[in-house]
Amino acid sequence: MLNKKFFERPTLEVARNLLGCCLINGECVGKIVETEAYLADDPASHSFRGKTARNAAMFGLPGTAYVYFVYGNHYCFNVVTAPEGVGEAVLIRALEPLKGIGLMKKRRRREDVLQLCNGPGKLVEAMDIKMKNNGKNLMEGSLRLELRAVPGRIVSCERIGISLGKELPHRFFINGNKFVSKSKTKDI
DNA sequence: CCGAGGATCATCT
DNA sequence: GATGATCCTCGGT
Repeated sequence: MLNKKFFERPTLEVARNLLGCCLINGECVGKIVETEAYLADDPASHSFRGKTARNAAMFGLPGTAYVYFVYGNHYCFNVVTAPEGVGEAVLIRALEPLKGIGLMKKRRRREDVLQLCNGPGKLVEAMDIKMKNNGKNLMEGSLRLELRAVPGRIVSCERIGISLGKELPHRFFINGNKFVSKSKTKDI
């Protein structure tokens, strides 16, 4: 179980430290292998233009979930990081499935284990994360985070799928991990 | 392997 | 009316 101290550091550092942590929901468990940081002064961040009904959870206590709906089809899952009111979060972009893989396959309607959680919308579907999880504390409860294992070598690069702030190297992943999204990513 | 295009809707201009 | 922190299918190479 993660504690408050885990989040008492800069968001970019938390984004790195979340790699190797486990996300748990019911019988399903996945190891975080890819993250992206979104800072308060970052034009790509939902919090950039201030608090609204949609992004309110992002301004909540560190360690809470920020879930939002995008592209008419998908949800994305973030972990709030900065102190309350600041508006920073880490987008969870990929998991390595560890437990409950059969259930993940059913929810995703796919058999290929590599395709279950290798993208932000995919892992939300596989882990059955819903809007009702928005604003909930991830240090306790049914959807929660567990402390990191040794994650291997971490590398960073530009973020994916955004138009603003592209140049910022705020994407982090475990080098060589097969479950990272955009698997063509070269080993560095 | 890669790129283009469609699905689909809440939010903002 | 346009856009978006995405995913999937299809067609070309």
